[in-house]
Amino acid sequence: MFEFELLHIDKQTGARRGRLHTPHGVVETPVFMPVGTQATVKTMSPDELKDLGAQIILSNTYHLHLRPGEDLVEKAGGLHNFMNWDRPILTDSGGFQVFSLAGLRKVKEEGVTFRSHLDGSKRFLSPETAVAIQQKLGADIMMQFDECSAWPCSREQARTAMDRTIRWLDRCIAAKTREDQALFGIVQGAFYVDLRVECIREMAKRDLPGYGIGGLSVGEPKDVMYDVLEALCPEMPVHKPRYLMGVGSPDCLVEGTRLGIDMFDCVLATRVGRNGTVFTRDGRLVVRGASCKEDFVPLEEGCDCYACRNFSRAYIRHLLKAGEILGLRLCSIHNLRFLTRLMEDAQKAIEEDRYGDFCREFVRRNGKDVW
RNA sequence: GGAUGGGUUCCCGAGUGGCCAAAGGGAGCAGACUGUAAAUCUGCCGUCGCAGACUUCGGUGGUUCGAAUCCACCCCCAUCCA
Repeated sequence: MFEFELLHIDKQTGARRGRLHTPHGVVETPVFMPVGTQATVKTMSPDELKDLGAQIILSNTYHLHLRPGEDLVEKAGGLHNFMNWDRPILTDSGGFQVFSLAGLRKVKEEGVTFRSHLDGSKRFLSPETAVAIQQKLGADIMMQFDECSAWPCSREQARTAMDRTIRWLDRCIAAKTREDQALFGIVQGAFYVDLRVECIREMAKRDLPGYGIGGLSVGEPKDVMYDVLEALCPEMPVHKPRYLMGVGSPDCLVEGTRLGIDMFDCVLATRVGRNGTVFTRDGRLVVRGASCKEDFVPLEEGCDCYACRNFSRAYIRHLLKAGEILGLRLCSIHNLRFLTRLMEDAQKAIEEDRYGDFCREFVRRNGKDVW
């Protein structure tokens, strides 16, 4: 029911081309997964997501637990039915929310107690509850409940979070009862390469269907993240998908793929889009800025997205300035299409053993560290 | 013609003798954003600039050590009455 095929490894770089089989269809990798935290990719309809080539989307345990509640989603026939998305879905466990909603939380071995950001009510999440919620949501892939450490972070803190994440992984495995969902572990260990390696070696013993890499892109310099990936990826099971969590700037996708990552997700494309900035092959473009005022060309020349096929920068800038929702939607569509197309192009380059050239060309046009 | 209320920095709008280059909002400009508490947040926003200096609150002229604030006249605007 759930299977990862490793189709090809790029001879120039070792980048991977794969295919993920799930109950709701196939996902070609490397892949970028749009984020739909609250059972919707903000401003996007499912049809629009399909049109731009989204293969799989993310949703979130913590947010759906608070509102509308997993029982309601279950009554609706699961998340797929509820939001009318018939392609694969991955749900994050809420571990990251425990990290990012750090205000008043208490992490203990049993689980995490913290206050709802919606009404301040006391809440509890644990490996068992996170799995129970995710089983009611019914995504194709669920993530283990993990403890994400910050940047910077002492070795002791990193060690504690990592060890606990492994113990929590075992409790997630034990709590899981549904056979049609895949459970991914999440490698932690902060920026200590040996801890990361130790973590994946331990987790690999569980022979999980896939592995997330958590705790990266939390404020550290990119080179630090790349160093971790460079050391970690060779240690990861070859025939299992590798999911770099929360990373999704164009340059990070290209570099992450080169280092051996198969899956990415990120809010950046949609958030930045809503805030008036778009990705282009030549770097970022602040559409909201004055430079686009009389620019009657598409966001990105040659892009095949709905926004670029139909509207000019000047028009979209006008929509953004006027506070019109369509402006946010068009920028989101473009950015999601940009990343999707970037990965489609990467897949092709890997298949043709020219991914190294692909990376060089990308850097030449974008610059190394534009995002 | 009379009465009353007003004219403030791009706009709206606070400010009634010094703490005022002048609250607040809007607009504008710039920056940020990476498992979404984000259609959000931050900065700039009279001129030149390092301190600081200079110009400004309808106009002109006064009072005062000191005026956007007080006085006189004038010019506009709004409402009401003839």
